[in-house]
Amino acid sequence: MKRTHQNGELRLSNVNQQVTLVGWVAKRRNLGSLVFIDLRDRSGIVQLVFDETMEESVKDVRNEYVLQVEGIVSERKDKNPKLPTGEIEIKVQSVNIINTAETTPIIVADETDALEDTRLKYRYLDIRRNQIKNNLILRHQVCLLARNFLSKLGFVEIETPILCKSTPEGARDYLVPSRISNGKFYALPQSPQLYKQLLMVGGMEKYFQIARCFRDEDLRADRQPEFTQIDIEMSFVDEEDVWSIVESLMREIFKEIKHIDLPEFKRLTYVEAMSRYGSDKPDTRFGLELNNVTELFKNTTFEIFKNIIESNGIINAICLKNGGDKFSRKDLDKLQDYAKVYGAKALSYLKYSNQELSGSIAKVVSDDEKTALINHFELEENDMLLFIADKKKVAQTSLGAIRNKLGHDLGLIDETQFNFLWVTNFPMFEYSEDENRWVAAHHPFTSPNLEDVDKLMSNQENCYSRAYDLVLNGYELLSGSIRIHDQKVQAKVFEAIGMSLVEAKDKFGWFLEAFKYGTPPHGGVGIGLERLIMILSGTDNIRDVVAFPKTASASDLMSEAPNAVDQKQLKELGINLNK
RNA sequence: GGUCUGGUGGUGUAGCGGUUAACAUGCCUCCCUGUCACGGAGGAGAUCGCGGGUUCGAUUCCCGUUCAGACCGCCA
Repeated sequence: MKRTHQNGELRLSNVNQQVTLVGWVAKRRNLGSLVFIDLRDRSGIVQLVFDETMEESVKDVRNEYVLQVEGIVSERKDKNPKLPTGEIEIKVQSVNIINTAETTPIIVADETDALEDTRLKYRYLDIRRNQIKNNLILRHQVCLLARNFLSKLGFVEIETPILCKSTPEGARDYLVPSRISNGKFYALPQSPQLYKQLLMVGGMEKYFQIARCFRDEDLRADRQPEFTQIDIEMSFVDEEDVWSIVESLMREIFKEIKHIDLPEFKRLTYVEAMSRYGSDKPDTRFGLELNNVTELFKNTTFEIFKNIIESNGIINAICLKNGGDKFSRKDLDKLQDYAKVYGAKALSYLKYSNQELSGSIAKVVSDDEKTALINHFELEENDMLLFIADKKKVAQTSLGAIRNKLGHDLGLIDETQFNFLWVTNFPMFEYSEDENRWVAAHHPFTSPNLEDVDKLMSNQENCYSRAYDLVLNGYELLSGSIRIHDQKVQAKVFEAIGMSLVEAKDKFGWFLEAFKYGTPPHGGVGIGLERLIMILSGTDNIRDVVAFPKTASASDLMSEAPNAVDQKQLKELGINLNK
């Protein structure tokens, strides 16, 4: 089909050129014997002009009709500075209506008023809008950059299976029934983890993949059941090697896309991140750090604090400078409710005014403790302290959540910043109350810290690992680790999480077998592509960066997947739903 | 699994124990030669998510349900 130019690229320099354009009718303005039509293609919009010589059919044209037009690029009398093509227009000589369109359920324009569920049902119309279209193009650009960057450094892109063996540890698997082996199932990969490690055993040395991953867990604003990772694995490396590659990749992406040189990537251990920010993915664009003030209350007579300290809990505090008058009693009650969502039992506060502390715990805190607080925080007029006393983890995460909320609500966040932060030395294990055992905090192939290897069996709580996350503005952008390459260490880890040798063999034997034959030290990362694109595009909704996303209940409003299937299909799979 | 918020013309909202269910936008018809959020005149378009209850009367109040969204749990 003849087409000489992209609509959005025409400029004054094209004036007097004969052009053939195609596109959709974005808007028509009919002034009688003068008609303007904005013709949109992927590149943008250009104005068509039809004068009194126009073909009669032009009057019938409606929004979203598909046209092919021939005409002359002309300088406009009245220019429109809001449009990139606003200095020119097309004087149309002939028009071909390629296709008609019914009135669309949503207005296909940047300022559409449709809500998201309507937009999702008609996603193909939503994609015509710049917001979604540009995000998809951005996504393509980032993938292309990553591909070229990694390829130049000697990484090889290799596809790994989508139909895999189900693995017990970790997220819930999506299962696929086998027709040939009735009663048996494949699992969709939660990540290419095991395969990429086997590629290292296979001597590929440097691998990457732009990999689809599937996790059958509940969704969130930044979580879809299927998503994409820029998955990387390297042999003969330690943490510094991996981090260096990732940093260079990020610098390249932000240079090309945002035209900025990223500042230094900061580092924080997991323990430090939790104690200072109450989160393993802290937003470091603002301060408001947590303070452990347990020591100041070691002799307290306040029963609640006393009991918490005695049962190994901690008292955490945030100091909000000059913020006392910003919070009414009602505001603070609301803030407390917010903390309770994260498991905190209470949020206490003290305001400093006229050299005195007043507030919810003013009566139960001794004068000595008040003086200690005033000195510790160097309190000034109108400062406010917020306290959460609880089990360590609860005190940290709930006050960390309060910190984030205050950061947002008080506008403390500099939205122009990109703060990269490596969070390192994650715990090797965490205790699962559900299962009454230690489970792998990352995954069971993560290497423990060398000095912690002897704690694997005896002291799981204080055993740390060579796992790391890269955090960007409060989002976990990627996770990775140096893996275990020593069979004996691997056996110990399985034992530590209560998996017998027999069980491990049954579930991971195919994987462990490979490790007998000369496994190189290796490690890598999986970069959450959607989260990266979210941050680059400035959206807080993952659905904005996915072409055809799922709703919070994991369904597709457009195709109406998932759906019931034919009895015949079920029979072939040996599945009987009529119980 | 839990907590919270919402569902009213095509779209987005307002509203209220008794209304002709309001407004904006979109749509249709007519007029218009410089519009670009074009303008002007007229018009069509809603079983108020679904089921039950309270009531003389429910879009409005109550219960259930469903869908959408946010969060907690979950997400190695």
